[in-house]
Amino acid sequence: MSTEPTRRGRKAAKTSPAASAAPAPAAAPVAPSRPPAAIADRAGMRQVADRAGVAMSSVSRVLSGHPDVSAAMRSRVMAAVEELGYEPNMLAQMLRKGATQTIGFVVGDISNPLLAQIALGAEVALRAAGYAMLLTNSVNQPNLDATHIRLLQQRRVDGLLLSLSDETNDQTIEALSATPTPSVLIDRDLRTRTEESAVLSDHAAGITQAVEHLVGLGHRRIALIAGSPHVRPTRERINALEEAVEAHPEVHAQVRPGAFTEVHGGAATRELLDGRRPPTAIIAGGNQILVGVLGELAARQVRIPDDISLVTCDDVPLAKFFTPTLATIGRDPYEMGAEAAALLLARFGGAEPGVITLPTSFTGGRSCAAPPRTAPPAQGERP
Amino acid sequence: MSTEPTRRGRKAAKTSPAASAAPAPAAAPVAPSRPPAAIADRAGMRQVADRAGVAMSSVSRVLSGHPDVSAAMRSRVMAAVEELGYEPNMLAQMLRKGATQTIGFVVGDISNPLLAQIALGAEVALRAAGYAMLLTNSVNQPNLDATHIRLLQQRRVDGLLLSLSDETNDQTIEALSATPTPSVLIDRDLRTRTEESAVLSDHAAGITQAVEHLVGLGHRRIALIAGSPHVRPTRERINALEEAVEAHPEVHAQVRPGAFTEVHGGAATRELLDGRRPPTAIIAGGNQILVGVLGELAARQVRIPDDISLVTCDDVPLAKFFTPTLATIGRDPYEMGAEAAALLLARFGGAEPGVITLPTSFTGGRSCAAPPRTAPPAQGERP
DNA sequence: CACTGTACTGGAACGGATTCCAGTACGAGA
DNA sequence: TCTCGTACTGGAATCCGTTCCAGTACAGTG
Repeated sequence: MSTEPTRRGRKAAKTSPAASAAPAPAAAPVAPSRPPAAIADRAGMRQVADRAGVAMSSVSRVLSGHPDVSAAMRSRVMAAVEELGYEPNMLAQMLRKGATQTIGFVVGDISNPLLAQIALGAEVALRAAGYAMLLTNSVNQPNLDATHIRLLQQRRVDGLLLSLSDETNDQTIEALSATPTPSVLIDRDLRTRTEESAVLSDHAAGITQAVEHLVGLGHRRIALIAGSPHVRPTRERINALEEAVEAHPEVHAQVRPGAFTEVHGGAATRELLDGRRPPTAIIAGGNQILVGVLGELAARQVRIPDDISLVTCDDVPLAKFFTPTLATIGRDPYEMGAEAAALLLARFGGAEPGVITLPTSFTGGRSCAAPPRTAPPAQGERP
Repeated sequence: MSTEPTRRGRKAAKTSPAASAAPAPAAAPVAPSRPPAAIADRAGMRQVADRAGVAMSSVSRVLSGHPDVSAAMRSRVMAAVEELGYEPNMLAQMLRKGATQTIGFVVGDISNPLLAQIALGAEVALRAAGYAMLLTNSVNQPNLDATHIRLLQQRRVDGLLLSLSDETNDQTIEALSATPTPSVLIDRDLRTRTEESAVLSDHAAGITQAVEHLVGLGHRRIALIAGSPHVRPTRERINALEEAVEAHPEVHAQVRPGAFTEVHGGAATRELLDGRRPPTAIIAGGNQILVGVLGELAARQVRIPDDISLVTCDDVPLAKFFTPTLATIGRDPYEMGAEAAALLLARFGGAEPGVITLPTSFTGGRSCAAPPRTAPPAQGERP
């Protein structure tokens, strides 16, 4: 807190208060905001038509590239358009055409770098196709998902990109059922529905590779601290871990789903280390969770990888300079966004809902090593 | 690349192909999409009026809470609304009222965590006030700023939040001048204009504190690797550094503006370390730059803080577990977003453009220590 | 009882474009 | 020369609410 927030008004732009004769055409006497529309009296298609001495329908045809237009007509209209600096009112077009060229993105929290990159990939691809993106953050409150779906629906978006906070929420399912627009799920799976397209990550592959790596190093007790059990990535990771250890009967797996938060990461770590069979390797299921895990490990002075090995999910840029370098199960979120956009655009083009699965891959790092000879000291027991 | 991307269609939802008698009311013979509008023939206000046996204007009054409505009228209308599941078409409302309840956010790159948090803060505040947020990424191409301002203008947004890629771009200034809607600059300063509100960070305070700290530790050669010279944060930081060292004639400051990229961070570090008077402390002006700096330092096996001290700007969550802990000039991006939203809402309420400055603060860390007795070896000279 | 005011309601214009339909004009073929 | 087709154009309906204006009915007052 170095500096107090400062509020100060700027001097108004106008220099002369109110005296100078306004060149505005016949301003209404005192009416403050009588005609609510026509903010800056921009020219409409009507004015263009009058100016060119043609019908509005002809102006519309010229502007929309209709074939039945003579060269003479085209040039007259274009001249009038130039002179008046006419720009069509998209609102009117939307109303008439019933399409807004807008899609809604429902996301838990855009400040999550993973989701931000997905949003970027999607926005760039959609904009290239002439669509704009409306963003809503559910701040990980499941009922807000439904609220936002309805809200975007009222705004008549043409499609929806959904990174839901909770796949099992009834309100969400209901809101989705009531939605006539095509939607794409982003790493989510609504088992009860098939109307939605989806972009998925192959979490199983990454987890399997990580487990094999850890087992190869000699680990026999592996824990996964996962996020919310109500979303696909968590389920997939848990399933994958359990399947992977089935192939190694000597390996014991523990799973701690909860939430994608630092708090859960810390709490689960504490629980695991204080437990009867503390793991020799932890897989952290997300950025925030990782922060919590690291915090708890640091507090206990548990060394990585000497005392415990660590793998994390979903890369963050700084991770590569972390000491020791973090073994990571990564994926390409930008591409996920781009693919989600492509899937949506395909639906606009008449395609059926589709599902696409993108790879994940495990990258080793110094944070993984052979487990210590003796289990790490289960210090920090409650008194 | 563990897994190939997989594309597979889902089975269509409908089980019976086309035989079953559609319960749809009097479907047009074969017409694929004749009436473009009325996607799902939802009831309009007209239908509600007919059903209730009243005029549309009365329905409108009831729904908009107009005072001149009898209780009888209200209940009749509400009943009809319920029965038909009527929802007003926001598009028509927007067109008529000339307000879209939508604001546009022009941002360089939403995947930058700083900007993502700003976006989150802004979106939450705006949504609470009934506004939706349209997001565009300029991917740090200055001309796209202008393009997007115009694009959002065409969509008739009520206001603009601007994190411009380049304050000096003529097209951007021009686009802004042609814009009738209120705008808020986010840590940007358009010296030629006073029409915009702005949320600023007090970068000077943070830099000054950092410099004092470094000088106190004994540093005499301090470098700032900054981002694009065309945005306010860079200018402010450079100015602050130069002013801060003026108070200490024995201190030599070097400045390397460039871009907010990892590449620039690395290149500038190389340049500085290979220079005649390599710095004993570096201030990295942003996340990406930091990554480049760290990369170069690691490549040269320059130790932090033994060989060189390091300060970074703009916190990232993982930074606190970085070894050594990073000294940071931080600020609260979420609040910046929230304040930007507040400033915009204030303008909608009739207020004049305003400027608010939020604090930054320096937090020390293990990455800063006394400079080495001898200047760090200027190894790595080009052959 | 007549008059004025109040409380409410209906009708219609409006916002700004799209698109169907009907028409005009002109060239070509019979 | 008449007819038909083609190429183009204008008019009007439409999308769906909002809001101004005029009007009705009834209560209150002189």
